[in-house]
Amino acid sequence: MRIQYTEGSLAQAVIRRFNALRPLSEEATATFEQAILEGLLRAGPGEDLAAEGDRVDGVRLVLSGWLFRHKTLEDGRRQIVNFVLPGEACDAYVYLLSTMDHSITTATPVVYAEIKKARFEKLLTSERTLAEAFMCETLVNDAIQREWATNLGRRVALERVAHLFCEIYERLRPVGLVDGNSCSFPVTQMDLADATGLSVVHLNRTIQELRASGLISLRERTLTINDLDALKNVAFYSPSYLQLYRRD
Amino acid sequence: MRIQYTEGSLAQAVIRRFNALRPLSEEATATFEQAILEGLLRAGPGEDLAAEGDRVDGVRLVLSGWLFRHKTLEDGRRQIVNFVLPGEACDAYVYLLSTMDHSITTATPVVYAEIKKARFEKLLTSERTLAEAFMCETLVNDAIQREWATNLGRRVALERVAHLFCEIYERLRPVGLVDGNSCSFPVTQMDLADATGLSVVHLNRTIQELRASGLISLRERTLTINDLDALKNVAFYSPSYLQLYRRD
DNA sequence: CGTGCAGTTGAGGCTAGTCAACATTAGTGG
DNA sequence: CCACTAATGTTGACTAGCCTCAACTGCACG
Repeated sequence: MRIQYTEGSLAQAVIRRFNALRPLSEEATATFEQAILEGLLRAGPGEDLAAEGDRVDGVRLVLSGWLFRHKTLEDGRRQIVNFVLPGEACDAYVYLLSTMDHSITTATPVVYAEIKKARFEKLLTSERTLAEAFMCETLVNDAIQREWATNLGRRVALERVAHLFCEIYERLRPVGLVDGNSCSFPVTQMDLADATGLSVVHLNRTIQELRASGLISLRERTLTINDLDALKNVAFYSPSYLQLYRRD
Repeated sequence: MRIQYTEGSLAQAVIRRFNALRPLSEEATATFEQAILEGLLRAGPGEDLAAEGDRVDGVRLVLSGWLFRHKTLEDGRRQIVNFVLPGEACDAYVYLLSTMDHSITTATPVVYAEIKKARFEKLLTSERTLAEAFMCETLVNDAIQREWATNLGRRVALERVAHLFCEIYERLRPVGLVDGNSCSFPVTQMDLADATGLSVVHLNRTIQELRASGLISLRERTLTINDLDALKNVAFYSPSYLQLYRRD
């Protein structure tokens, strides 16, 4: 509501998310949106936006669609280390490093915006709060990564899958992508297995257990959480790490 | 050698590490070192430098000693999500967020430097490469976190422990803390278990297996890697994520 | 109407967890 | 310096959670 002029804009998800991280001035929002709309690109499902070892030369922001970050061991075992959801950045600041340490692949058709390094840096220097928002984006990403480590290291299968569902739901909420108690969940069970460190078979059984207990339903790429509090309980979910609300 | 004037300084580890991330000018090094030496603090083993939920108001840099970042579930299960080693930052930029998502506890006596937010920001604006180095520090931290997710999700116990040993060794090397093929390793097996997502009993057996195969020895808080290449092989270790060497 | 991918089911085996006892080392106070 | 205690490391026996293999179903798509 406050930023009505962006309602309906393609850049809505990004603007919303960044405003949740740091309140942006109208002017900052406008310049940012401008930069986004001038760098629009599309990718089909299953495309790599970056592969391990690549050099990156700008920032990509996801406007719609899902991607995942993943790493693969020499013998083929794959771990999805995070999802990249609408409103989030693929690779802020990564051009400072030499190469990508992981790959980023689309799970669905994706609309994204690419801002080249030079322009990105100009944006950041001219709009201080935007720089802070990008920094927060990076820090929150880091916090999510730590929570994933905890999830993979210390939660059992049921808790682990439940936790992932809670997290995704809570990450989609602030960008306006949940509808009541459901959200889109365009990921195969194989992907989910690789995200939770389980085998596909065991993941399948775990999901069935969650379904049987009435906590969720998941069909036709839609996740419905029937009782969010109960799900959070089985997941030992504690939401603070997402930093969804601004400081003060 | 190149930065001889810092040899022997308490700040050596930090200066070395940051120089490996970004080459700093002599002037930048000097101002940075100055800020460090003015903020020196000490902590005994087992002290919390920050706890989940705390607000943070500056940056802490570790000059000597080990710490770990950890999260604890409501029922007491604990995951160490990373170590903080000499030369590394505890919490760069974290003051931008509202609260800590995890705790940081010393494993040994620690000497660290605290730079308050205002001074830190002044440092960054006056020394651009230092700002970039801090950014790299954050990004590398992020990459390490992703590797930990992969480790916890997709490697079996033996590989997982081997991987951790390789990583720590490689992280200590550039700050001058390895001596031939050994390094200090001041962590209990309980901590190691919490870092690798294993039970203490199973971790103990895994270490014995690594010892029996002649790959490592670990006693009196010293890790010796008898055959680094062989250890990396069993660990499926691929080092690029540490970004130890500068771009260009 | 096949072909291939995603999801599901069953059976059996192995990795890692739990519980419990014991050994060893480190730390503490007399 | 020794005696006591607590923390750490080690071992055995048993269990359970998760993995692997393999087959089969349902569905989308050419």
